[in-house]
This record gives sequence, structure tokens and C-alpha cells, in this order.
Amino acid sequence: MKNKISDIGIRIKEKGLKVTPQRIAILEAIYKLDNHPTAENIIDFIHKNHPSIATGTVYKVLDTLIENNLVKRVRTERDVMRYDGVLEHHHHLYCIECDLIEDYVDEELNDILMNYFKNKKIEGFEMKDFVLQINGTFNKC
Amino acid sequence: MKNKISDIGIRIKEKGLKVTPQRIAILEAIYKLDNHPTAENIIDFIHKNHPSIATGTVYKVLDTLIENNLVKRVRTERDVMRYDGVLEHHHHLYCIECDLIEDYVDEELNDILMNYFKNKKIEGFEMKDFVLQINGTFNKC
DNA sequence: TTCTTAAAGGAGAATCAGTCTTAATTGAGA
DNA sequence: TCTCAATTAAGACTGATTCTCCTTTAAGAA
Repeated sequence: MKNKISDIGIRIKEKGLKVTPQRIAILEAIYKLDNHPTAENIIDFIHKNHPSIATGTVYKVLDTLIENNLVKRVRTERDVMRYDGVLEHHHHLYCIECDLIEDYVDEELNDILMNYFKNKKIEGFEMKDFVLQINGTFNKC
Repeated sequence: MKNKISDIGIRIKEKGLKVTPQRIAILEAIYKLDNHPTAENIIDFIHKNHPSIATGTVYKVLDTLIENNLVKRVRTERDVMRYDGVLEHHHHLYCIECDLIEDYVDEELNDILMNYFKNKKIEGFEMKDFVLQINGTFNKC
């Protein structure tokens, strides 16, 4: 995490984007907030730490980060959009009671799925990647 | 499909809900519109065929149908909410270019996943079901 | 270091999907 | 047929996100 945050400027630059304090602050917020924050979570955090960054800027920067694969959007069935700063291939545990989302990393599962789709072509569709959405409840709920 | 539509009243009644013309019309619209319509698609269709049904009613009925598992909500990374009248266990093909969603039914895949999770427990989490989001592009795009 | 300029950000108005409120209507059991 | 809790109609309201337009700035060039 330490590393992830100190490299933020480099990551942005690598994508050919201007390195601005706003972009650094917003990407840092996503890493720090960690658990799939909503835009509102990010905006609150930003306004607390960088009161001069406008709300519209947060949305615009989020779009830029997504376009450049520095952040992913996560779909939920009820809620507003969520954002995910974890880029390695992972799946999601969705709590159907409290709407919490957690990452679920499982190499064995990835291998099984990759292997399955290596042989199984879907007609008329070119697959790029996949995410398993696992619905259930966290015991702590 | 014929059957699916003629049974609509029965399906609603089975859930202990009042069978109203509005509910029948809206569930029928979802079946007929088929490919994961948005609320707007549904509202347009309803207003064309049943001009007296209010927009607010459509949203309320959709919520009722979802609560009673007659319809599921689906969402894409960008878009507004979508609705899905297919209840059998299926996965989704998402087009990253045109935002189209198609159902992907694959018994073999279900079996592989079910079997995998029969043995693999996720700590602190009680799994209910899962959906694989397969991202890519349709050749027709 | 300063200059130049395309890219980015600030402020706040505008949009619009979805929700809420209240009064009127109605499905379905008695 | 009667009754009433459940449902619907109408449209005002909300709030997340986008848009517009003007100002500022990052970063390569001189």
C-alpha cells in the first residue's frame, strides 16, 4: 500500500496523462478508502483533505482514471456506482443484506474458468475478461 | 414465450400479490422487450400500449416484482438500471463497446462452479448464488 | 528560467432517472 | 354485493451526475 501510494504520480504519468494534484489526491483516496467506495465516499474524503477540489472535478477525474485503466467501476444491483482501485484479476463478494462488496481473490478459480473458456468459444462474442459476482451474506451482518 | 405470457396472472397470484392490470402489463412488457430493457424502455412500451399507467406506477411495480423474484435487476458499468425477466440460472455477456447485455445459459459452467464451491467455503461469507459477468464484444458491433 | 498552449480544473446551473406524497381507486375475500 | 387494505395516478421533489464556460496549470520548447 505504501508503495502503491508513493507510485501514484508515476502511474498517472505512464498513461500519458498530466500529473495534477487533483488526480493524485483522488487516486490516493480510492486506495485509502479501499472497500469499493462510492463517488460520495470519495467526494467526502477529498473535501475533507483537499477542500478546494470541486465535485465536478472528482467525477471528471474518475472518468479519466477509468478510461486509462487506473480504476475500475463496479456494478451493483441497487446502489450508485462504486470504484475499485485493485487491478489484479479478482472476483466480488456482494452482501445482499448490507450492500458491502469485498474482493475475492482465488487463483484456482481463475485457472478453472480460464481453462474452461479456452476450449469453450461463445458464438458471436469475443471474450475479454470475466468477473464472478458471488451473492450472499457476510456473517458479521 | 406464449406460455410465459399467458401465465402472468398466475405467477403474480402465486406470490400472494393482487393481480392488477398494471402488474400484468408491466411483466408482459419485460417479457416482450426481452433484451434487458431499461426502465425507460419499459415506460415507453407501457405508455404506448396502456397510456393511463403512470411512470411512478411502473417503478413501484418493478420494485414489487423484484422483491417477489419475478424479475431481476441488472446493471452495466455505465448505464441506468436494466431489468431481466429470465429467472433460470444464467450468466451475462456484456458488450464493452455498445453496452448490450445478453443472457448466457451454460449448464456445464454452472455445474463446474457449483461443484467448485461445494468444497470451497469462503470464510465469513454465506454464499447464496453467483453470476458470471463475461465482458467482451459482440461480433455484430 | 520563462514562454506557450493544450489540457485540466472550478463554480454552479442543468439534467433526469428514480422516489415520495397524497388522494382516489380497486381487487378479492367475506 | 360490500368492505377495506392494497394499489394506483399525478406530479412535485431529490440527488447523483453532467454540462458549460471561464480560469488556471503542467510540461515541453526556447
